[in-house]
Amino acid sequence: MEKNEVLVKIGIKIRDLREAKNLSLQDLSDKCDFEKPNLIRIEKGRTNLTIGTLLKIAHVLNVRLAELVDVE
Amino acid sequence: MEKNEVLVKIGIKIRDLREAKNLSLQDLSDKCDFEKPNLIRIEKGRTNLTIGTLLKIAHVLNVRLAELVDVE
DNA sequence: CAATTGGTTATCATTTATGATAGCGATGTT
DNA sequence: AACATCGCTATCATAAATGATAACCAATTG
Repeated sequence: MEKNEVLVKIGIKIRDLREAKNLSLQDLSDKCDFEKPNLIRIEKGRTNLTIGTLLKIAHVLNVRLAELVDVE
Repeated sequence: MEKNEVLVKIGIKIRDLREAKNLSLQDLSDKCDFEKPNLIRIEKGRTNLTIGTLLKIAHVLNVRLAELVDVE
């Protein structure tokens, strides 16, 4: 699977986990300490995420890093 | 676990997988299409890796992305 | 109607990951 | 002795991730 496909799927997984916890984009981005538009960028798969950013999100969503990237 | 610790552990995992396949830094970096010093930086956990870079390495090492980051 | 909330896009400045080069010490080989 | 290979460091330019702001639409609420 190629990069952009993986990034889009990771984004979808993040959105699904966020919605399962009934968090708005504002809620989650607040807890991650960055702005809402940046989270949208991530959920849409438009950025080549770093481990650091993924970790922030994993912590807030209370899932393991490996789970966030398990999309193949 | 905090970011730097995770990055160091991912680096160790990559090194272990590389050595298990009897690949030199030169071998693996060649197959990943980047230079040896850049791979060393990664194995030492000195860079906040992107998914794109991790994917290149995962492909060459023939492991899943999730396995590379499963260090927690 | 006005104000708020949720999702979205575009854009900008700053930081930093990436990709590459040169060089070093140690070990092994011819 | 000269040469190659391996692991490693420091450093540089460039591309791109990050962090932030302004603005939009739709739906809801006072």
